[in-house]
Amino acid sequence: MNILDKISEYHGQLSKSEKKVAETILANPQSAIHSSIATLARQANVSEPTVNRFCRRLDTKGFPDFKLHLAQSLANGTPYVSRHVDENDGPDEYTKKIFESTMASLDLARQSVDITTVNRVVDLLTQAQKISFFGLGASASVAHDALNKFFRFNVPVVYFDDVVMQRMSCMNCTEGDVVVLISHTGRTKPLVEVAQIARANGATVVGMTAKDSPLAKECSMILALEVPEDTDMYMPMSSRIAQLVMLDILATGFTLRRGPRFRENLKRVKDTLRGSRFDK
Amino acid sequence: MNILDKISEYHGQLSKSEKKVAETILANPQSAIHSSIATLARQANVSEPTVNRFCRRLDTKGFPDFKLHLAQSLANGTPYVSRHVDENDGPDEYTKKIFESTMASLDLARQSVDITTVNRVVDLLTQAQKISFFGLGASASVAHDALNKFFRFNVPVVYFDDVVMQRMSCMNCTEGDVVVLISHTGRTKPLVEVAQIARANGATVVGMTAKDSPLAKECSMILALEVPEDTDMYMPMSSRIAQLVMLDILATGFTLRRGPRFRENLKRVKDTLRGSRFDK
DNA sequence: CATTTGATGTAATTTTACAACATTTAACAT
DNA sequence: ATGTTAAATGTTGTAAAATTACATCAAATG
Repeated sequence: MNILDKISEYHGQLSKSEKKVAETILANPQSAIHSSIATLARQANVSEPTVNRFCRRLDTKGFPDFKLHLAQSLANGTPYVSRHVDENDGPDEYTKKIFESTMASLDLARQSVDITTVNRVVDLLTQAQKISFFGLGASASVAHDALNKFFRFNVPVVYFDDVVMQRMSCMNCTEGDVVVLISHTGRTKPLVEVAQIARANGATVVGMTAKDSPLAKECSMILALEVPEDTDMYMPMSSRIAQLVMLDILATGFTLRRGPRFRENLKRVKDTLRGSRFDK
Repeated sequence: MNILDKISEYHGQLSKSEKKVAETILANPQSAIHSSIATLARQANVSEPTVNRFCRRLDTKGFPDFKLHLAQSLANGTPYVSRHVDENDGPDEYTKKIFESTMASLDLARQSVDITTVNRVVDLLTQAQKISFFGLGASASVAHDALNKFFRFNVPVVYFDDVVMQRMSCMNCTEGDVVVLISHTGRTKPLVEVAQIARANGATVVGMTAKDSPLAKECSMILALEVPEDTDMYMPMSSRIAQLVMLDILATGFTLRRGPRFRENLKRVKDTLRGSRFDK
């Protein structure tokens, strides 16, 4: 596990001086791995044992062990850390931070994905008579994107961002229909009701949402994505990106399942655009 | 650079005892990083200074520094690489690949971002009388998402995914209005026309698109994102994600520029949702 | 065969990390 | 407010670890 993330995660449990150590390390992790416990303590304005205690609190054997972990986190492969945007960050800083935390979130999401479920959902989708994508608020644009992907597959696809339309659409569901509901929290009341209606009419309901949420309980199947939401900004950010990547995966699985001839089809769909485009 | 490779590479230049050290480390690198110079020397049947000399020969500062390098080489050394999905990939493989290429694309995009432009666009947006987000096809859902972010800011925001509406909306533009046009290729004819109309009516047109594209030529300002599109799938995938992250950045810049009191506002917007949600 | 050069080990030195203890700070009840 | 307790932090000292300086040895060269 990435130590830098761990530092952020444990931040609440750290004491005042330990936080100073955390800040110093996060400010320049690269220099931290080349420092001795003494120099680091001096930089953070704390005593050496404090640094040591800090290391232990993060479940490492001591300072040298901590440096090893830190070095590994900094090595190629997991350089992306979720760092929160700060009040005084300039454009260069918040740009960097947002990119990096998005990548870090994707990394986490990747680890939390249950492949078996992905496979089963792809199965479902390929056999569906009709596929519906519904979401509300920020998740509406995710559903919108899903529409954009799946309509190319020559399957009946439905998308609404209007609850009333969603409910009506679900009333007309029949066995063989798949309804995909998107909601990060899974606590949006109207969407939970939509799930109930869809299931009552025989549709299979796939929830792209948090597990153990009210919405999850109403779904036939759950595609859970574990993403720490950036609540600082009061806006959904990373969660949405992870959902979109998940849709990419489902769409990819779909096309692979359909075989090479089907992909020829996709090419034709894309080629059709050419008429409305400037040449390269 | 990978130290393990370096050990093999330098093997010829090592002395007899140093080779013993090399063998011992290569035999079990994982244990080596947790050993002291003494234990390692004992295992290799050499003296401690020999181990130290061995470390120096590999251009490290000494034994601790060497351990750091070794640890980094051992940390899952697969940086995110854009690997294309293959015909015969199973769910686990394509899931992994899609996540990783998305992350790789974001990494590229991050490097290609021009901070100065970001800053200027944020400037523009904070001073705008009205902000419009337009896109077509896959980019429509990106614009949709932008609406979802910016309407929270208590600024007039407009979004349409219908060309006719977009054109009409642009006819009503005045000085001080900002129109953000989203298109990965920048070669969608109708959108280029929208740009022309908007500019003719005094709006500032920001293009989130490829530079040197027909659309870019009609824009007042370009937010270029370099993302290699995954053409295998005949679907926009990574490009769209990068655009969304860019919107997150703009939105974040916007809120930071507005100061802390403004962020209180955002909190209130979010709190309003509570009524339509199940409790936690 | 003497001499030099490089490799290796031994012993001393320095640096580093950590444990044990002392002091301060904060939190709480009285 | 005041004393009591527990947590946090710092101070001191020590053991371990790494590194240096130096001595010894082996091989190479003239």
